[in-house]
Amino acid sequence: MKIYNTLTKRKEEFVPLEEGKVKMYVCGPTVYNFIHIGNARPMIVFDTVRRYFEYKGYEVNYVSNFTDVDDKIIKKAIEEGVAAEEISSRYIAECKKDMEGMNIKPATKHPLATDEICGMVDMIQTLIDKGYAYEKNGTVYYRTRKFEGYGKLSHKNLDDLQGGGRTLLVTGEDEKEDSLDFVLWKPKKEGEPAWKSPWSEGRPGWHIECSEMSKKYLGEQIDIHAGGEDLIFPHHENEIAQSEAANGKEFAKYWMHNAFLNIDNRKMSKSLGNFFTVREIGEKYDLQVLRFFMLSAHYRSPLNFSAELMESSKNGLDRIRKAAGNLKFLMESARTDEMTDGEKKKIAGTDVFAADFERAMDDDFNTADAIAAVFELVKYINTTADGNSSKEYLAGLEKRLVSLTDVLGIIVEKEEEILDADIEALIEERQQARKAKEFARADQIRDELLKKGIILEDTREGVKWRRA
RNA sequence: GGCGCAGUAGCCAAGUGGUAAGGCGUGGGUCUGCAACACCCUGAUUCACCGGUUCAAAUCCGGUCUGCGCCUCCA
Repeated sequence: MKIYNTLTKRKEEFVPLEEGKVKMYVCGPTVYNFIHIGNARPMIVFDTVRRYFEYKGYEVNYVSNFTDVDDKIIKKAIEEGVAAEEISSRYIAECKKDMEGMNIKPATKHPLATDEICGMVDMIQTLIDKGYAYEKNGTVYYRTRKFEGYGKLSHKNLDDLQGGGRTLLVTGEDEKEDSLDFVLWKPKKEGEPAWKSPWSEGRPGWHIECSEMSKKYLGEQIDIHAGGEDLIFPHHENEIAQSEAANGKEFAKYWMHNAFLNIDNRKMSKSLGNFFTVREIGEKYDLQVLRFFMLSAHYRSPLNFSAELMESSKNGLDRIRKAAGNLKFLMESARTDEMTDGEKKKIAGTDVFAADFERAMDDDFNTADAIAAVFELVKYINTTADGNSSKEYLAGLEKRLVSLTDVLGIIVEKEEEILDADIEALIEERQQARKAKEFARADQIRDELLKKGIILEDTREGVKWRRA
């Protein structure tokens, strides 16, 4: 299995630190509002990465944090006149609902930054003790130039960073030893949530949170650290500086970064007015469509979002679901004797699609290509399954399809649904009308049901229905 | 200014040295009472442009144009 590693800028064969196990950390959202569809991309992408590792038999320890102390949370809390904690816990709950809608598995552990302050304080102390950090007036800074590897992830050199010519001097900036130094601990301002520390009552800097949570739940060395590409610098660069200086060993072996989701080829932002929350999209579409859409391109390519593309994704996803629905429908009346020799051969013929799927996923999680393999399987299903197929054969096809779509987190099997008795009666009445060649009445019933969101399809094996 | 990414059919999107996957859409056909589903056919002599390397280039090299991102909180 090959993974593109931001650290080395090339695809590398994945070798786990521990046989059969994957330790992975994904930077989670800051919870000050509903998550937006840009937040959703890494969630979906790395959930799919996790699912593929599991499909391959790895045991995955997947940790993803919620940043629940931050300027934006505090600002929102002041606006609403409530405690910061109320804001963060509200949006964590909402985020989890959205994740469920997108079929994102809960992480093995979702740590909250505010639960881990003690560990962060310890880590900061270690950095001070080792000479990598210093305190000035209650603020603790990281001595960036002291860490030799600084810039190795973002491939920047320190002098370029310094020569940027922008106005760096915000409040307190002049007390830094060097303009590149970043904050590990800052004293509280009036009314802000704060924790005790040897330096001041205050709160941790953003970067130290992930270093600590990763260490606590996964250990000093992990296999994969992931997040959006915007986190490469400075967030992940700083995490490396902190963790490696404090722990004395390489932090993460593989660094994975997803590209951005754009709207009309522009970065999504509130000021441009092209900002969508997952919740808003969920009102218009099944969030499975959003998931399918996100996986239709490679995770390292920018992806453009538009209503038209969602429509296209919806139709594509429906094609897969209809194939699965058709198998279910055929199974209801299929003969129960064993597979014929021909069917056994045909089932074996689906191996190639699984192989193609795996080849695509093995190549740095090429979900676009993997989806192509799923479509090939769908065509195979549509051309080989019919009213003469044995139940065993149909079940075999279904199993194969589900095993692949599960990796993508796409749910193709609809729940067993029982129609209202009066709808059942209408369908039956329509059948009688058709038999009697009263087609006007039959079509009238079909239109009526369509208005209720039920689409009827007449097949040789009987009437099939599905929800629009 | 520094660093980096991208440009493949109407739209989306794989493919990164061996002669252009897949999906959506369009048009035609088969099936059907009709419709829907499904299936078959329909699509780039060509991969932004110009040069170069090679038996062979969408793929490698150089240049040009265009779009975008990071360098500052940001998925």
